Amino acid sequence: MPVLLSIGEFARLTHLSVKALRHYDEVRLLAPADVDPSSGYRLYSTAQVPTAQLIRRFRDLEMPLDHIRAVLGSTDGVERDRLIAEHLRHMESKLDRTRATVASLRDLLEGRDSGSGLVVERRRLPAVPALAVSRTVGWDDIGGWLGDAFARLEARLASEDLERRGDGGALYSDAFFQAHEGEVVAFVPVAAGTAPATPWTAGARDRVELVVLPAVDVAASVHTGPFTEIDATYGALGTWVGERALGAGGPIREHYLDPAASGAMRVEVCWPIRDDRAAAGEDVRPPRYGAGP
Amino acid sequence: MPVLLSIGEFARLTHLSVKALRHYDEVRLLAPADVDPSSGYRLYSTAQVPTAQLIRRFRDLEMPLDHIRAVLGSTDGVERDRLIAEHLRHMESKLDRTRATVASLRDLLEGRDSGSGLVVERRRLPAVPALAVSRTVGWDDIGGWLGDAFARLEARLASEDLERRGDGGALYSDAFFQAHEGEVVAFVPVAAGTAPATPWTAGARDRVELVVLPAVDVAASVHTGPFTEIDATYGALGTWVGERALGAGGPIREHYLDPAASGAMRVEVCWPIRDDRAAAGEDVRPPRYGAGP
DNA sequence: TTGCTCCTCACGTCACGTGAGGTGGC
DNA sequence: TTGCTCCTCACGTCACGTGAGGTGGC
Repeated sequence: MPVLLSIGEFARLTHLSVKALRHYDEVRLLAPADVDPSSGYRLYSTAQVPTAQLIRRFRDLEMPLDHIRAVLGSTDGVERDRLIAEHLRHMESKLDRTRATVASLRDLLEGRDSGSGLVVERRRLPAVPALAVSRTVGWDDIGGWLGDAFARLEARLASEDLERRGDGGALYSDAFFQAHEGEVVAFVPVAAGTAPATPWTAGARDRVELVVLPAVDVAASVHTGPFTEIDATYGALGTWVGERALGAGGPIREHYLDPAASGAMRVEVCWPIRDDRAAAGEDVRPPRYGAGP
Repeated sequence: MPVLLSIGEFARLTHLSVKALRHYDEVRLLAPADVDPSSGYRLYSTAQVPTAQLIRRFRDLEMPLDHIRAVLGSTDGVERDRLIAEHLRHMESKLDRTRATVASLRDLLEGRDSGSGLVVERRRLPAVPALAVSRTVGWDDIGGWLGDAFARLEARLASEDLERRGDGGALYSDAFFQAHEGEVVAFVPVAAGTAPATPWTAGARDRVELVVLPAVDVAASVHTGPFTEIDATYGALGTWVGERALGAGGPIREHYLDPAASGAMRVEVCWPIRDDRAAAGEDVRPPRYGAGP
């Protein structure tokens, strides 16, 4: 037979602090079973203990209160399990990333320098016809979005019987780095002639399209190793470009080199630089990305 | 040769957002190498890239900005490595706890109920002479503090040649559960006669002392399994006590049963309850803890 | 009567993010 | 001249924690 407990007693049973319990009441996550009308005292039922403990577990896993409310409120058991499983996957991938960061820090501390062997290649990327998807993406969502995007691109390649010409890649707008949210374009090069003559224009969001990526001069360097350490290559390559005063505007381009060729994921980072004609005084604007008509 | 970059460029090189960089400037964690006096533009040196990337790695590991500032500012290399190693240990133990929580949630979801086999024993704990240490402890520090405390108690047992009488344990004040910070007493029972006749009094903080823990009636239940899941036992035991209207004031007591006896860590949770005399109408106050003179 | 538990504001914390409104150089 | 990048407030967010000041029942 359930019985009513004071907030302090309920805190002892559930290991939730009194302050947290009041907060959960305020945001309508866990309201007390009853409130004394004269004193305003919150009264919790022993029947609420399991719910409170579930909340505590979820909070231990840093699940946001909104998400917990959704889980607790979902009458559909299937939907509920899906939400929880999704969060567990999220936590597990976070564990992996943390482990990788710890390892890379250990390397750093023990003097294993990964950036010293930097090889920079300067070259002109020609205009390339490609199948592409574009979208405003948040920093933390980039991994998931790229996975989705390439799956969609592959599906379209197959369904339209298009011929692939080289490794896939992505374009990252300045805003993506500067505000940690911005336009990203995932692309797969295709055979010439299959794409229209019109160059890339922004506007069509999140739709697979045939486009032509503009030609651009770049300084390029290949990153090998975990994705979380790609900032080392960015730092080294950006420093290389900066110290030679070669910087130009426009998105940074990454090429995802076929893992089959080397056994491990390798990423070629392409940093836009001025071209020779610009150095000769010609008026050559850097390629603009996402400017629209 | 280092060169100066705008904040936006520096953001691209370091993968820190512009907002974060301005924040780090404001809190004096990473000031730009120079500031244009007329425009106020921040100018960062390429020589600052490694520091910025180190900050990013530490933030990925959720190291607080104050802690990072201490690490970067410590001229003493040994001290610096110690601070970093400490944080890595911290992260690794957090990883372990998260893994355990994920596992326990999976169990919960798959219907493995750990609380159903609850056995509650009602009994009177006699007054017990003990060697004890007491302190105000925060919720997240409890594991570390208990480890320290028992090490100190063991050392004193050895140095004073005292005879141990049973498993160690701890007393947890109401405040510890309700505000997640409060008085905790770690103790090891010793042979009668070695302790003074005076009962426990608060006041002496963080010092090993001989005391007498007062007698108390309790409902007790043994928790087996990871420490992070002990809330299940608290919930079940507290519900048991609540539904029988047996609740009494005073600290909760845990006994850490000798692992040698069963192979795994087991914790006996003792919940104070009214004794029989109270039920018979006698005026018996619940034992008070930390009341002082 | 004193202590204790509980109550409600109101504000603080941490590490930024979100606009608003404005300036300077190409 | 237009756009772009940068600037400074001021306020918002998330999940509580920290007091201040006060009430009700034993």
